[in-house]
Order: sequence, then C-alpha cells, then structure tokens
Amino acid sequence: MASHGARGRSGGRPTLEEVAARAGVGRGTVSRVINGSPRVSDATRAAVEAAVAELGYVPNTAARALAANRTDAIALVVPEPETRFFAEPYFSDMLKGVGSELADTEMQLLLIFAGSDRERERLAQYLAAHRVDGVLLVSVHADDPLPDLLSQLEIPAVISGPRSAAESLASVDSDNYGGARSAVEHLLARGCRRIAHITGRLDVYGAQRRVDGYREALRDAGVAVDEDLIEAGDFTEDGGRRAMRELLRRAPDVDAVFAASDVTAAGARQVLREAGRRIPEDVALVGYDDSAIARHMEPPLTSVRQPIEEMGRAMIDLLLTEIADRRPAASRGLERHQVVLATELVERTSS
Amino acid sequence: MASHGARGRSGGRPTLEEVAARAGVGRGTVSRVINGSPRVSDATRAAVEAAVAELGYVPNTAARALAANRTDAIALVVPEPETRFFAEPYFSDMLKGVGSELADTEMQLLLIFAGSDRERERLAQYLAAHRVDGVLLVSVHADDPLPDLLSQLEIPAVISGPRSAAESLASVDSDNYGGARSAVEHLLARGCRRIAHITGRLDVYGAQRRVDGYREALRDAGVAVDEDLIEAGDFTEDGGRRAMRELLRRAPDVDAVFAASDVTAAGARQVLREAGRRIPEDVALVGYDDSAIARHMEPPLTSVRQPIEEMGRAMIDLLLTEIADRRPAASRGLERHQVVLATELVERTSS
DNA sequence: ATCACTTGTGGGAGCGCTCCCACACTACCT
DNA sequence: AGGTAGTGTGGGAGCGCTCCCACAAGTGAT
Repeated sequence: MASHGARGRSGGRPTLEEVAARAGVGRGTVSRVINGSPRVSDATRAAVEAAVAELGYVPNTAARALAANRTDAIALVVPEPETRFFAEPYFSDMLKGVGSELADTEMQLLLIFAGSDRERERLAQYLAAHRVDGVLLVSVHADDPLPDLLSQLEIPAVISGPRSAAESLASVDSDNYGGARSAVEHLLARGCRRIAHITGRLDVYGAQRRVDGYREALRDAGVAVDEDLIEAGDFTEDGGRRAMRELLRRAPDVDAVFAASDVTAAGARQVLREAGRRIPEDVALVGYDDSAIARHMEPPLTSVRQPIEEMGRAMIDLLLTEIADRRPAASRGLERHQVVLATELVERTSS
Repeated sequence: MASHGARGRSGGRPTLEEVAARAGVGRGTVSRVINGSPRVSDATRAAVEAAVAELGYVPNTAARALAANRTDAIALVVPEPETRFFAEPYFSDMLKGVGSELADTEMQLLLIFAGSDRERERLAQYLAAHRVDGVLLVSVHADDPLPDLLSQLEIPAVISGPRSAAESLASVDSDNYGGARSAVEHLLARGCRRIAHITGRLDVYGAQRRVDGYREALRDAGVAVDEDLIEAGDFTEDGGRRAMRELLRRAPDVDAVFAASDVTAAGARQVLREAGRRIPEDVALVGYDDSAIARHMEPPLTSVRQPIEEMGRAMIDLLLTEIADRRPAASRGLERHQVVLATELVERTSS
C-alpha cells in the first residue's frame, strides 16, 4: 500500500530508504556511505552520494540517536550564579573557542544552567538519562559534587580549572602559577619590593596556584615573603576594596599590588585613590584576566591574559577524544589529559 | 529469548514498557500520564506516577522526538563575528534571562554560531531538517536572509531587535526611542543645549530609533536640531573616537554628547580628554547599555540601561507560545507579538 | 431493553535510523 | 577440485516512544 508512503511524502524530507531506492542500493549501504564506512566500493559510494545530493538528504538526528544510542551533542554546564563565569571576557571568549572548534563537527552544543537546586536536580536527571555524549564543566568549586557524578556515570567530561593537583577528570587550565610569577617578576623588575597580593577565592585551585606563583617569584628573587602582604579576596570588586583597606592598615609601605582579578584590582584602585596613593608612582597595580575593565581603567591596568578562547578549543579537543574512546579518562590511568596553556602579561601604565 | 531483554537490562535505564508493567497498565496509559493527558483516571495516574518514581524513569528524548516529530529544543542563533552581541553585558544577561525562563520547561537550549559562511550553511541545513522547534534570533542586520528563511520554513522564531518598524517576525526590543529621549532630556535638564549624538550602526533599526528619540526630544524642548551635531558611529570604541574628533572639528561648542553605546562613549571620552575638555564640566557624556565599562569609567558614565535579562525571558515566552500554536506568528496577521520593554537612565557623574 | 454517547484503557503500527547476520562473489591457498 | 578467507551488499530486527483505532464499561435518553 501507498498509505505509509503518503505520510512520508507530504512535506516530509527524504529518508534513508528513499535515497537507497534512488541510488538502486540497499538501506545498509546508504548508511555505510553516510557514516563513512570503508567497506563500500567506489562506484557504489559515488552513486549514493549523487542520490543524497539530488534529494537533499539530511539524516534524521532523532532516529540516529535512538538506533545508535548516542546523541551527537555535548553540554556546556554553566554554574549560573557564579557571576565570575558570566563576567567578561571569560564566558564569551570561551564560547567563541568552543564554537569555532565545534564548527568542524556534527556535534551540537547544549547550554545547561546549573544554578538553583532545581536546575541541578534536572541536570542530574539529564545526565543520568545520557542525553549528551559529553560534558564541559567550567569554574567548579572544590566541593562541587558534579565532577564525581560525571565520572560515576562514566560520562566523558572535561573540566576547566582542575579542582586540585590530583584532578581525576581531564582538564584544561591556564598556567596560573606562571601567570602570577610573570606579574610579580614584572613588578620586581620595576623596582618594587613591598609587593602585596590580593588573592582570589582560595577554594578555587587556580587562586591557590596564583599565590604559589607569587610566593616563589619573590623567594627566587631573594625577597622575603611577608605574610602581612597577602590578603584573601574573592575575585570581586568589593573584596578588592576590603582587602586593600586591610593591606594599607597592616603594611602602609606597600609599593605594589598584584590582584587575582581585574575587578579586584578595580576595587583596590579605588581605595588607593581615596588614600591619596598615586598609581603607578606610589603603588604599582597589576590585575588578572585582561578584561575590558583593564583596558578602560584609569590608568589602564597591566594584567595577565589567559588564552581563554584557546582553552575552549582545547576542552573540545579533549572531550571529543574521550567521546571517541567512549570512556572517561579517569579509567585510563595517568595519560596526558591535563592541558595547561601559557598566559601573557599585558603591560599598561598602572605599573 | 532473553537476548533483547539482556540488552535492555544491563545498565540500561527503564523504558515506558517497564513502567507500564510495574504499574500494571498498558503503554498508552503511561504515555498519557507522562504527557499530562486529562484522559486518565486519578487512580491509574497515581499508580503510574508511583512506578515512575520507583524506577526513576526518564523518557528517552530521541525516541520521543522520532515518534512525535518534535525536538523539545530551541536554538539561540548567535551571529558570532558580531562582537557587539558578545560584548558585556548583552550576551550573558540575555542568556541569564533565557536560562531562567527555560528552567520551568522541558525545552533544552542549543547554541548555534552563524558566523562564517560555512556555519550559516550548516545552520540552514539544520533548520531545513527541523532539528529544533523554534529559534531565537539576536542582533540581526536589516539585510540578513535568516529571518525570511525562518518564516519560509514556518519555523517559530522570535527576533530581538526588529529589523524595521514592519518586522513580520515576533520580536522583543527595548524602547530605543524612549531610552534616547530620556538621555537627551536628562542632558537638557542639566542645561546643555549643544547636545551631539554619536549614532550606532544605522543599518540596525534600534540605532535609527535612538536617533529619532534624540531628534524629537530636542524638538519637543524647542531646541533646533543641528545636523552638524549628529555623527554616525558603529557601536565601537574606535568609531566613537573617530566620530568625536569629527564633532569637535565641526562643532567646537558642543557641550554634551549622547553616544549610542558605552564603548562608543569610552572612545569619545578619550578624544575629549586629549582635547582638554573636562567631563562633565565642559562636556557632559551619556552612554547606552550600562555595561561594566560605564561603572568603571573615569568619571563613571551615565548610561541608559536596557532590561536585557527580561528581554531574554520575554523572547522565550513569545517563542513557547508560538511553538504551542504550531505556526509562526507571521501567518497569524497582526496580533500583538511585538514586545517593547522600558529602559532606565542610570545617572552617574559624567553628566 | 435498545441505542448512542462518553470515558478510560490496551496495544498494533509505525517514526527513520543502525547493527549485524546472511549471502553472494572473488581471490588465493593446498 | 575443494577449501578458506576476505569483500561488498541486502535487509531483518529493533531502538523507545507516540498516535490512533478498537474496545470495555458506564451513563443517560428513548
């Protein structure tokens, strides 16, 4: 009967079956050509490709996903309330990298927000249902249960910013240690000796590494590390203000400040101004992130740039490899799945 | 044989069929409960819901998509090279709104980049294959073929920033006209009379509306519009610098500048400084967007804030309605599918 | 008691793919 | 000649749903 044909015909897009009929081959053969199997003769392949082109055939994703038990989709999980991630330039730059790398693929990108408890609940269900082939995780806290859930479910995942030196998930990070070192070495070269550091949130591994870089750069230069010159911040502007006030109280002779983020530096700058300290004459200032704020600050802020777009690309690379291997890196022992990318110090007039 | 059962059992998640068996009902009934059909008795519904909870059942999206010919996914199409869209705060704020509104839904969000020609080609295929139920379109140019493609394919779509007053697609926009008016009225109230305007890209409808608001605010205040005080920009910082130089040359007596974006204002500010004009004493400055740059500028920039997060939410609302109605608004005549949201002037010390 | 609805329910028939087994053919060995 | 591998191909079975037809049971009018 033509009954089922009538349905398929009316406004519908061509199916595998129709391509097969047109090319005079079987369904299996068309499937093989579509999926790039080598077990097809050149002549047959050409015939099928011609039929595909003539009919404008596009595979039905849902049917494929159902039959093959894969989704051809990856999720970028965004911890929404984390304003830091949404801050310029992190989010958009990473998305640029992710997008450009994904452009060469059949993979599609899902954006999943995991802010509220309800959203996290939904995400867990989502992952349990294996509705994506892999997950990109950004700016995760040390105590976030998500990464462990992921490795437990054996879902390929890549994390940006490992939770610790012993991160079990594949990860991509910028060289926080080296970035901090370059900032401090720059200030030392400028002649500063009383260099303070306003840290980031210390439950973020990268923030710890920046402290390490700060300490060791001083040590290696033969400058004693003064604990009074280290004040905990939280990446925010407010935290920067608070920390700077504390630093001025404890160490009035401070002659440079290395802040763990640009907005933190902006907060510090305001307090320094109010205290009558000139930048950079009295106190040199260096930030981290090289955001729009750094460029537009008065004076323009020297800052450490992270190759965020490149990090996005690297994350996709890693993830696609894991998906191809069809199992998470965690179970593969200690292969090379920790990527660390170099930072760059962008010198401006604040130092 | 147990052969197919073994496959389904091992590590697999429960299927509709298993839920049905557990609840002692048929497949159809479970499907009805899952999809909220009213044609189910309360007792049966309760039994099915219990079985669902016990088994931790989650419907298979692919199977549902295949059978029902819908995807439960919407796409946010991002014209990537358009740096304006990626600029703070537009992108992240809109995403926040979209995400929060989507949290109440089963819909998932796909991010599609339509920058290069190849990406656009892929997008067209994607849409032709009806792989999403609806599309969110942001910052589209007057001559972009995408919106027309969408209405031709009869895919529900909502555009942020209509292409013209006669936009046929459903749209959400902020009140560009009113926002510009409020900025100019503010400057007039401050006593300024030689108020210049650096426009945005004039192929963007919103930029035109801002010019309209500028003109009419002056006119209504009895101040003649001097064409020499209007200079075309393009939303960028560089454009702001260029335009400001031109304005200073043509109209050295300018006492206020209303810029179509904050970064444009930043560019203008730099040129004003270099020309020795003090802000706000000699020249008052007002921007548009209320971005991070506005808050951190020296002096902090008065700016027009758009309710971007709310716009994101409104877009989702509109889109979901269209999807529910299963046909694009274009074919429904001139119903109320143009949403315009109010702006707010954030006064700071630059004016 | 008969007919006509209505309400709730079960289950067959697909949706468009992929997977895999079966089968022709063609080599190339013994 | 009879085996033993390959190579390329067709098509059945099934993935887990939704849709819809069939049908049982209840309700009220005739």
